[in-house]
Parts: sequence; C-alpha cells; structure tokens
Amino acid sequence: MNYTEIEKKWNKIWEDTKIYKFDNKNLDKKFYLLEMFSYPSGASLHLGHWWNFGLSDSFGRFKRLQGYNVFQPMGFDAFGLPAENYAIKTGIHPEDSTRHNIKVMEEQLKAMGATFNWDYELITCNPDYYKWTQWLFIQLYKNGLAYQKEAPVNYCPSCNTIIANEQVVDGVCERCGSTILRKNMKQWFFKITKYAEELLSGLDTIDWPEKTKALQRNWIGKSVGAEVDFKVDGLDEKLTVFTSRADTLYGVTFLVIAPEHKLLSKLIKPEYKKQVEDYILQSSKKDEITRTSSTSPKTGVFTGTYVINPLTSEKVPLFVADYVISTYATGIVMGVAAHDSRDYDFAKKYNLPIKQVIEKCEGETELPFTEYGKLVNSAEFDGFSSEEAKTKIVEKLEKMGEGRFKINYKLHDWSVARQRYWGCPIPIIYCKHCGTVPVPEKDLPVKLPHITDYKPDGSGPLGKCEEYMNTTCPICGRPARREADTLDTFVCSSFYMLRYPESLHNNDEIFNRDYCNKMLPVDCYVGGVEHATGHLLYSRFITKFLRDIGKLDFDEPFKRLFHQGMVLGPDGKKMSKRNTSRTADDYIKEYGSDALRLHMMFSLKYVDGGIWNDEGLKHIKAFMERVERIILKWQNDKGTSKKYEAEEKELDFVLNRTIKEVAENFETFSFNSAVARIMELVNAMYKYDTVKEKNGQLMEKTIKNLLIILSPSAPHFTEELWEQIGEKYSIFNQRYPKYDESKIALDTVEIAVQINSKIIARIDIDSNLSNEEVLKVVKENEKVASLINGKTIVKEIVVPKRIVNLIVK
RNA sequence: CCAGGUGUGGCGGAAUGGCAGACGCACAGGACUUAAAAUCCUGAGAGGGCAACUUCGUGUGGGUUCAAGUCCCACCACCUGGACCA
Repeated sequence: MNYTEIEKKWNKIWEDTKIYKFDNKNLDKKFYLLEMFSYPSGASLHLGHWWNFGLSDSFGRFKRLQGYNVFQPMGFDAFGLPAENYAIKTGIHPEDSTRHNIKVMEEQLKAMGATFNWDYELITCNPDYYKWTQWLFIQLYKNGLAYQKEAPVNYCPSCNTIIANEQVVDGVCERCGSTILRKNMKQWFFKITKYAEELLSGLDTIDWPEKTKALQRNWIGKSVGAEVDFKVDGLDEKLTVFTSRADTLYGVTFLVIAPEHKLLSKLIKPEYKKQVEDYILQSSKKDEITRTSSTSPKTGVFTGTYVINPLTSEKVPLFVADYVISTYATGIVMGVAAHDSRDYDFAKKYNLPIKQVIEKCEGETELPFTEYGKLVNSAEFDGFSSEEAKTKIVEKLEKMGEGRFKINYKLHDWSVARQRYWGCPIPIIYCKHCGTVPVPEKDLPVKLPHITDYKPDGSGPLGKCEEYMNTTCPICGRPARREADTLDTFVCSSFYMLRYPESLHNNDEIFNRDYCNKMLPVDCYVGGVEHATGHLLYSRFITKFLRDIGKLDFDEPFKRLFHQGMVLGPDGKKMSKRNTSRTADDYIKEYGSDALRLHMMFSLKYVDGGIWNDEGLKHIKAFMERVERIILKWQNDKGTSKKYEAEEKELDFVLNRTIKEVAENFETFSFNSAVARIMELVNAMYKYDTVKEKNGQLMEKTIKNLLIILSPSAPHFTEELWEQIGEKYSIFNQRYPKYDESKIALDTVEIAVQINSKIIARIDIDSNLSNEEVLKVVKENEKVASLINGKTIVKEIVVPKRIVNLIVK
C-alpha cells in the first residue's frame, strides 16, 4: 500500500464529503472534545504537534464511532509576546507574521486529515473575537471585579520598561544586566480572589488529575487563622497581624513589618530614620524570589517603635524585615521565636528574647518547636492543647475587640494589563470630568490600530498613537483619552471554550445562554500541565463569574481533563531543532502518518510522555502490513467449517475481549494498551489461519471489526482497506462493535490452587461451578489431596475464576 | 526547605488487593531461501538442576492481609512545581 497516496486520497474525500461536520441541531449525544488551542508559530508541525493533536483526534474518532456527535473545534491563541519580540528583532509587523503563521499552520493541521471542525475556527486577534474579550472586561468592571490599584512591578531602569518575573534573573534584567527596581505602578486587576473559596471547593466536583488539583489547591493556598491587633505604644494607631498559630500569642517577643508597608513611615522613630530608609532601599533592589527564598539570610532593622500585646500588655519591639511580604495577609507578622524557625533565626541574630509557650506532650521540648503541643506560660490557657487554645484565645480577643477569626489565601488578584502592543485593547476611556468610563457595548470592538512603533518603553506603545488615544467621553462628549495598555493573552483564552460553539455565527452576544448550557461543559479537555495554575484557573474563574451574571448555568468549564506528557529529544530535553534530526514530515514521507500515529500511541504512555525513539516505527509499519495481509487473505475465504469448534471459540473470545478492552483503554487515554490488545487480536487471527476448516462468517466478522476498532488509530489505512474489502464509504460512519459477554465467558478457566498462599497447582475448572463445587474439584485433585492429607483445613478462600487458597495446619 | 509525582526484565511499558512482567523491541532457535532481507513459527525475569523441579524477584526497611507492584508507616533516588505564606 502506498501510504502517501492513500493519505492524500482520503484526506480529500473526507474534506469533500464533509464527513466530520458537526450536527448542531442534534445535541442529545454531543461530545465536546477540546485540545488547548495553540500559539501560531511559523515552524512546520513537529512531533509534539502530532502527539497532541493526532492522538486527541484519534480519541475523537473513537467517540464518533461510539455514536457521539463530536464537536472538536480548532483555533489560535494569536495575541502575545513571541510575535512582538519576533517583530522587534526582524521588523516584520506582528500582525503580518501572525497571519502568515496561522495560514501555514492551518494548512498543515488540515493535512493531518484530522476531524477538526474548521468551520468553527476562532482566532483571538480577530476583532470579531476580541470584541467579546472587551465585553467580558466591561462586565467585570461593572461588577467591581476589574479594578485599578497600585502594585509593585519589576522595572528595568536601562531598558526603561516593566518586565515579567520570568525575565528577572538573580535580580538583574536578563537582557541588559541592570539591577531591577521594584516600583509601584497603577495597574488593572481582575478580582479572582473573590472566588478563592469556590475555586478550591469546586475541585472536588471535577474529574481532573489529582496532581493538577493539588497544584491549584497549593496556589490558592488557604490558611485558616486569626487577626490580632497590637496597639502602637505612644501613637493612636494599631497594627494587625495574621497568624495561624494564635495559641502562641503569649510567646510574642517582637513584631515584623514589611518594608513596603503603607503605615511604616509613620512608625519610625526619628533617631532610627536613616537606618530604616537605607534598609528599605536595599531591599527594594532585591526581586521577590531572592528576597523571600528560605535560604537567604534573615535581615532587618529596629524601627524604634514598640507595640503592645493585647493579652499580656507587654511592650515588644517593632522591626522591619524583608522576609515579610507586604502582599500576603496584613504584611505584618508577630514574632514567636520559640515556635517558628524563621522567627527563631531572626531573634538569635538580633538578640531578641525567646519565650517558650508550647511544650511537647511527651518528652523534651527542643526549640524552635513548631508543632502542636500543650500550652505553658500562657496565663489561664496553660494546659490547653494547641488546637483548643487556637479557638479559645481568639474568642477572648473577639470579646475584647482586638482580634477575630480570619481565613487568608495566597491567591492574588490577576494582574491583566500589559504595557505592550500586540494584545487586546482595554476598553476604557479616561475623561477629565467623568473619570474612568468603560466603552459602551455598542461601540465594541475598540480596534487595535496598525502602528509601526511598537517598541516597549514602560508605558503602553498605543500611547504614542494619537489617533487611537484621542476620543470623546461616552458620557459627556468632551475630548478624552483611551487606556494605552492591552490585556494579558490569558484573558483571551479564559473564555474561548464558551465562545467556540457559535464562534462565527453569533455576532449579537458572546454566546447564547441556552445553547451554551447544552454544549458545555467541555466533556474532555486535553492540554499541558504547565497551565495548571494559569489558564485552567482563569477559565474556572471566568466561568463562575459568567454564571453569577446569569450568562450560563454551570460551575465548571472542563468536566474531565487529561494532560499529555512531553515527547522529549534523545538528550531528555524538550524537543528542538538542536536535538532532533528528523521532522514529522520526514517520518510521514517514509512511513505514513498512520504509522507515525500508531507508533506514538504504542511506544509511550500518553500521560507520561518520554524520550522519542523512532526505532519502533518500522515495526509498526510491519504490523500494519501484517494486518493488511491477513485481511486481504481472508476477505475471499468463504471457509468450510460446519461446527463451532474450539479454535473458533478462541478467536471469537479474543475478538470480543478486544472489542471490550480497546474501548476501556481509549476511555482512559491508555492508547498503548489499546494497540497491544489489537495486536493480540491479529495474533489470534494468524493462529486461527492455520486451522484447515475455517468459519467464513466468523472471519468476515473479525476482519470488519478489526478494521473498525483500528480505525481511530490508523484512519487512512483502515478506510482504504474498508474500501478494498468491498464495504461502503465510510468506515467512520460505522458503529463501534458491541461485544458479546457470553463469548468472553469461557467454559473452563484455569484456576491457581494455593496451599498456605503458595501456588502448588493450576487446574482447569468448569467456569459455571459454584464456589463449593470448585472447592470439591480442587480437593479431589491428586496433588492437592496428597498435600492436605492428614492436615486440618482452617480456612478456604475462593476467588471466582482466579484462585483457590487453602490454609492448612 | 515544602508540596506533588514517579521508581517493575537489556529497553518502551502491562497488571479492579488474587498466577508479576500483557503487548512490542532487542536476543536466541527453527521453517522458507543458493544466501541475505522480508515473512511465518517457537523460546525466553534472574540463579541452580539433564530433568521433573526449585530458590530469589516490582527502589530500601518495616507493617496490615489467607494473599501486596497495588493499602499503611519510615527511608533513598529521580522528576515537576512553589519558594520564608506568618
């Protein structure tokens, strides 16, 4: 068979006959299968693309055979930094390179012959898409969930721009090597923290990998504790700390405040002003990662100020130290040197007192002791357990009005503004008279202008485009200015799965509520684990928000999630031009795309990935030829068998078991096992082929079923053979075969017999016997009988069709 | 440091608590061939034994169980995240 030719042939026929068109009128058995859409890069499809798209296409084809109306759309996440950086380097406008790359990728993805629903294609940099990105922004704004606030950013004084955390290497700019400054700038945020609790609890309702759920739980970082107010000595001011260990409150010997804290300037005693200001300057030069690394030495200085412990009325010193972060909780912590290792280190270094208030329930207590124990030196709470005290102490503080129970999350609000050109414009207008005004929905989209000077300079490049910036206020009609920043691309991708089903058909609303409720949630979502705390969290947030404003009725966008593992180069690193000598196209030319796909399915575990090895490709091709030979041989063999012989039963058994297990394996993305089962069936066919009197009907049934079962994994190859054995187009309009349970239940099964848990014999036994009858047969067995003779059986265990275990004394 | 994941032949990898190593590769043997390749068939975890058979085996050490790769505890190694989260 000439694989190149048949691939061309069938790709064309499939496209011409629109065999995979999604039937959007008939949603009773819809299946929404989604692969994370990709960023349009210019290079040709590499093995990773085949791994991602080819195998999920196979899954889609499998669901289609099962009778599902499969919706598997495709599109591009087209805004973003790479195009812009490429543009800055080459001078090619991001719009031009992006459009070009999309075209190239579309052609190549179509050439895969995959079943994607191209008529629903969606491209995030198209105005008819980003109109809805802007609409979403405005809804968030109107509901108080999009807001501006001052927040620290990484600023490079030599490149004159804000840079992302990832571009800061050891505190310096990765491009020019200048020391990065931490600067407060006014920025746009989405209030994802409003949904912290629900994002956490919702994880229990979805079928996702545990690993991914754990990543999100960690990221959200719920911490249950209390806030405690400390009065400032000599000032009418109080400092609030957050603690998860209220039981250690009697052990507080100092307080620590973050260098960026707003109240700090008021709290410094004049004689300490210089040293504190020097310290603040020093720490502003460190980036957050170096500063907060647990391995960095703890530093800090005294402010000259004392605060008063509400329970003991003791005066304790207030320090400023950069191991405390201003953005978590209140930005002030209580120092309990005896029961926190950081506080312990700090106290040792600055000679602060260490006061033990918890002791181990049994044995010597060694400081710092950070576990729960029994309270000591804590007035009326002495003898309480840590757990009890955590409640009782806060209850007391509540009565005094100086503390309260509090839950904190590590999750921060989502910073969405980018001082970049190639992104979705933020639909906001600033008017001197009316303030911040959202663009009216009827005026959307705010189109991204085609400008040529898009170099980043710290403020949005759009700011230099006067035509764009100058507008009129929608409220008062007087001249006003637009927002110059654009949106993070993760905003674009946070709702695309909701928009897909009617992407090009509905220009009146983001999506129709009823239709959306029928099409979603996504039944199966496939994509990389690296999006666990980004895209996957944002999408969940936006879905919950849209539910709250009445646009849809479900809580979670992705019911089921799979991550592909990564296909790695021979050096165990991510595939690149450097470590791979051959492209997907090279392999396809030599072996065909079906062989490539089958090899990928069979040789690595899909969810784990692994090092790419092309060794097996020729064997997979050999396997395909083995399939072809037996099918072509059997198609004209009418057989002569009259009775249903043992050999026929065996083939029928393997056939039915294969039908059953391949489906189960596909369902869990265990493609390697699915292919193994199919190989077993082929082996069984070759074995049956040696029988002289063969059953023609069984052979016909077997080759047809084999082709259907194999078709999702080798679509062109099986479609071609389906035609060659004289069947009607198309194999993909067939149904996945049903298996016959009675054929899988064998008449006799081999049972392993154990005496005292050790296997001593294997006996063929009628599978219909009851446990008692099985035991009888086993005990009559010569070997068993001789071994149990004269001994007492104390226990008999029968596992039907598997094991009999006799415990004797 | 913390969290999560992984650990099974020479290799990729299978195993609802129930015969570990399915399937495939590499390997060995046989058939076909002048020969090779391809194809078809057979064998095979490791050690011991001519053999029937036997001992040991899923990172290490313990535990639960009639029965553990699978469940529990501790440890080791590797991978991936997170970094002092109060």
